[in-house]
Amino acid sequence: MTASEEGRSARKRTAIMDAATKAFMAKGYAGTSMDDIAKLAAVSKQTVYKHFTDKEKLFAEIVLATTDRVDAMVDLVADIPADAQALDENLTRLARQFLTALTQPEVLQLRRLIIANADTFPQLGGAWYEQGFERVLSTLATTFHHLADQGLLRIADPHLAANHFSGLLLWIPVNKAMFHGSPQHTQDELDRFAAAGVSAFLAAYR
Amino acid sequence: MTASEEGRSARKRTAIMDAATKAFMAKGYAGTSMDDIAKLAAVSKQTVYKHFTDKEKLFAEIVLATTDRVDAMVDLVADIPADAQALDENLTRLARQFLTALTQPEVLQLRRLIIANADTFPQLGGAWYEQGFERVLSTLATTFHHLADQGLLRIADPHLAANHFSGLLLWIPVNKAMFHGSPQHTQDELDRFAAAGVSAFLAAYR
DNA sequence: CGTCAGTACTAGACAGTCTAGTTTTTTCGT
DNA sequence: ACGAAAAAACTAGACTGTCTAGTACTGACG
Repeated sequence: MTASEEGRSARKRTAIMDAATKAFMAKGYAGTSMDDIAKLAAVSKQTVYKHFTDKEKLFAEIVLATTDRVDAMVDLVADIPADAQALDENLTRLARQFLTALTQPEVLQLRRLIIANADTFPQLGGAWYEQGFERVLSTLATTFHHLADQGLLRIADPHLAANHFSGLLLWIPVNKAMFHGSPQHTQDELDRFAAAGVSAFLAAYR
Repeated sequence: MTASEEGRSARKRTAIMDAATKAFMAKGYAGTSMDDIAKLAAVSKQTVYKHFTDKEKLFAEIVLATTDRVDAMVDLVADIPADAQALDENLTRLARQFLTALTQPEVLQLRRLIIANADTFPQLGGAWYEQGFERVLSTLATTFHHLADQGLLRIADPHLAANHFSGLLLWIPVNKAMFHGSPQHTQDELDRFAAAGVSAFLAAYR
């Protein structure tokens, strides 16, 4: 095993994870068979079962693996320049990135996948909410707290303000996307959502 | 067929619809078998297939039937007294009812059911969104428009204001409920969400 | 005689196991 | 360091048991 290459076993494992992620996202938990995954990963079924004891375990693992990708989002909301002049502009930029990220097809598919199976895997939905959703919200709340300290915002409860910020932005576009198969949002529409949401937020919290 | 009693065939039909609704809500589309439905409706499987050509058709029908129940919600938001003194109070009452209605277990189950199958039945999710969701929102927008005309609110785009109102209220509690199996919201929590949401809304739009 | 319950049946899918033979990785004596 | 042998991982596909959509038949009931 060199530095640039993993061992065969590890390679197969990631191939299976990738294939399973793609398959589950596209066809749901029940709609995906272990044979599908094995075929898509170009791996024998036996190998799948060597790495993951059963379908449920495999599913849990691929879902939890996606929480890593939240890091980028956390970084995004971790810091906003304390510039009173450009507050509007800075928040709007954040809002745009927020909206764009959350209306990506893969993100929406993942949301649907988890929600669809929240009954069957309650602990999984809970974990994803805590580690994905709530983590971003807490970071945003801290950021708002700083801005409030510096007198740029008037915020009693930063966590609540973070809730309101995301609610103003996301409720409509995310819902629309959840119920329709595909996103169907132009960048232009998203920008308008961002501008309107930020404007309402600042009216309430500046 | 008397006035108080439907024909036997129609009675069977509604029994099947009720049973299918209950079963699909509880166990999802894939998790519910036609035998389950027949047994729960106390009807033979043949009779199920007499009324509904196949499983997909049955599913589509029970989902679309639930859009009728939105009427109550439409009535709820259709009118708000134009009383400047009590605007806060009236909006808060509306918000409370909104939140309570949308965090009912059956409503959440239905949401999950439709979202889970939005890929498989895209037209169904779309129809439900249009006839359920969007209808309430439009009514609320009209109500806001009236309030704006009477000088109680300062609203440029009533539809956007309705979006913001519901986003402020619902984003967090509905999301939490979607990802966790059960609601887990006390009435007290909901009341606090309602108060905070209305307060932010009025700060932005009064 | 038509409608229905009950039940048996067809045909196919799918999770998970098993076998037999191949390839890769690790171990270890020299 | 080297190469053989042991160990581990892998492939391909058959196989079991179970489940399910949808069909067909039978006998009872009104």
